[in-house]
Formats: sequence, C-alpha cells, structure tokens
Amino acid sequence: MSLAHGILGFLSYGKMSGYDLAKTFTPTAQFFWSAQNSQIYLELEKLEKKKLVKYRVVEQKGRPDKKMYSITEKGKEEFLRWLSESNSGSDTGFKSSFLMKVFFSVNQSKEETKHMLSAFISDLARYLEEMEPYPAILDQMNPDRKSEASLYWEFTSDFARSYLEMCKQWAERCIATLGA
Amino acid sequence: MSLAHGILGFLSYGKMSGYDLAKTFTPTAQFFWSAQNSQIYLELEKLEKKKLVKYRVVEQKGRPDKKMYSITEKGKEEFLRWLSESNSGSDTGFKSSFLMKVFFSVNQSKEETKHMLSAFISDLARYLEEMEPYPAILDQMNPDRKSEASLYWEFTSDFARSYLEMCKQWAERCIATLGA
DNA sequence: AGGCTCATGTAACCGGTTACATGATTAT
DNA sequence: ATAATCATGTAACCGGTTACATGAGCCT
Repeated sequence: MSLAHGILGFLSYGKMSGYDLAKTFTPTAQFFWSAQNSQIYLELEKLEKKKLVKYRVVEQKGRPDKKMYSITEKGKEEFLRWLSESNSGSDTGFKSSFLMKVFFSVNQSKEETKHMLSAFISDLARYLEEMEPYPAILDQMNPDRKSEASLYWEFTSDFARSYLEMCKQWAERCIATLGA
Repeated sequence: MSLAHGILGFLSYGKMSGYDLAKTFTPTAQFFWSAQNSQIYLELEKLEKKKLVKYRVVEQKGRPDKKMYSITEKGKEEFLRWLSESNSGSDTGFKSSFLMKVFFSVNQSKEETKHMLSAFISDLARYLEEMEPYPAILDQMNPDRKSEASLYWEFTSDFARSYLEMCKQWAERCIATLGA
C-alpha cells in the first residue's frame, strides 16, 4: 500500500491531476514503483474519501475538464507519519521470476541458461539507456525546491544504476562459470 | 503467477506435501520469492485441477494424514515451457517502499534520513547472517542431482550476496553525502 | 483521413497477505 | 503443564494488472 503514499508525496510538491500523476510516476519512480493510470484514479478516490486529498474541477477550453488534486493537512500528516515509520526488513528480498528460473536451471541445458542470462544483460542495458532523460523531468516538476529534491532523486537513481551494474557483473560471472 | 511454477520446480525434484513445500520455500527461495503456506495450499489445489500435479493421501501413525504431491507429465511440460519462456524486461525494476521514502526525503531532516539509511544497513547485515545456513537444506533436498543443482543455487545466492553488498555500499555513500 | 495527446474512468480478474481454525503428538 | 512441530485448510480483504470505453481537439 505505497502507491497512495507516493501520490501524497508528489502532491506535497504541488497540485496535480490524475493524468499528471500518471505521467510523472512512470519516468521518475518507475524503478522502485510502477503505477497504472487506472490504479492511480482508484487511489485518488480512496484518498479523497479519507480526506487526505481534495480536488477542484478545472474547466478547460478545447480540452476535457480535469480534477486538480491537492493534499490536505490531514494528508500531510499521514504522509509524514508514513515517512518516519520504520519498515524493517521489508526491503531486503524481492520477487523475481527471473531468479527463480535461474534457480531451477538444472532442468535446461547450459546453453539455454547462458542465452537467458545474455538476454537479461541486454534488458539491463536497454533499461539503463531509457533512464538517462529523467533528470529534466524532475527539473520541471519542482522549480522551487529543485536542488534539494534532486539530491534525493540522485540517491534513488544512483541506486538504480548500481543495481543494474551489479546485475550485469553477476550475469557475466554466471556465464563465465557455465562457459568453461 | 510464479509461485505455481516454483512449486512445479520443487516437485520436479521429488514428491512433497504442502507442508514440506512451505518449509522448503522459505529458506531456499526466500530472497527471490516469498510464500505463505495458505497460498501454497491454494496453488496446489489449482495445479491439481489443471492436472499439472497429482497427490496421494498418506496415512501416518501419530501424525495427521498428508497429501504427497507429485508432478505429472503435463506439469513437467508446463514447467519447461515456463522455464524457456522469455520474460523480457520484467525483472529490471521492482517495488520498494524504502526507496520511495528515500526519494521523498526532502520532507524530513537529514538526520532522520541518515537514521533511516542506518537502519537499512542493519537490516541488510541481519539478512546476510540469516542466509548462511541454507546450503545444508539444499543438500538434504536432492541427493542425486545435488552437485548440479547446487551450482544454480550458488548463482542465486551469489546474486543475493552481491545485492546486499551493493545496497550497503550505496547506503554508506548516501550517508556520507548527507553527513558533510 | 488517421493517429496522437489530453483526460477520466469501469469491470473482471488474480496473486497474495493476514488472520483464524483445528487437532494430535512430541519434546522440554 | 506448555510450547513446538506436524499438517491442512477457510475467509476476508486488498493492491494491482489487463483490457476496454469514451470523446474532444490537434497535428500531419
């Protein structure tokens, strides 16, 4: 249940519509949290019912109306509560069907496993390339607290780069071991 | 939907009850796939309906009856199909509320963020310690294909160790940056 | 004419979590 | 006595995915 808190986090930077949120989530938070637009709209509804956010309908000419959401005082409190809450141990392991396949690779040939690992390396490279243009987007997002916020953005994107690099080295090690 | 395939994978090593599976899953696959016993029983039922596994009730003295499950031919086929199936891009990103908190840390003091990162480092260390005794369990599991299977077990546990180490270094870097 | 962007949703489904229920035996 | 182990499940819930629906305006 963290998408809700992600939404609160973005709204703490300023007013946004569900559409804006969907657009923002993907490029900035993609690595550590993916979000479908349908889910965002559902969460916004729930948050509104809990009075953690509120919205005003903004009429536009030549475009559909939009609901501009803003965070309430209660929402800010909840967001800060979540931020300071400890989530002990919940972020050490994760779900990866890829690693599960590696684990069960006795059941396939070494060639097939090597192929699988190579494909994984390609995926990593592609992902890394796609990551490049993100800083610009964050720049647009918060002009005021830009420099401060981008420090933490750097932290998470540093994590992503380190992770991808670690994966690559690991996969290469595996291939080398199999290749003998 | 990979728990089902994990079950098929373990059953390809030999017959097991739901209870055995639950016991096995946690220590071996914990890092890349966690499983609740309730979910395992549900999946077994589904797999049985799809004729991918079958079971025989084994009566025991002084203990409750158990259902010993084994994989069917159809199950083996499905397992191999899954194994060779490409899951492109699905394993690059992941969900982490911890990273989301880091991302939104403009909203808390640097001290608080450093504290959060330190707690994360402690979690990593604890997790690493708990990982140590696993090889023994795998040893018991498949006496025949032990050496082969343990190669792949090594791959995944190497991944886990590398990941934990990478996380540690990253967190220390963040703390250093904040500490100035 | 065709496709993209803006904008908000509904419906069906599903994998998974949490909590609870039961009951005998065995080890401390 | 008490707790742990063995063993299998049910029920309620929830976050999330996939697919689909709608419709105006703008760009090519």
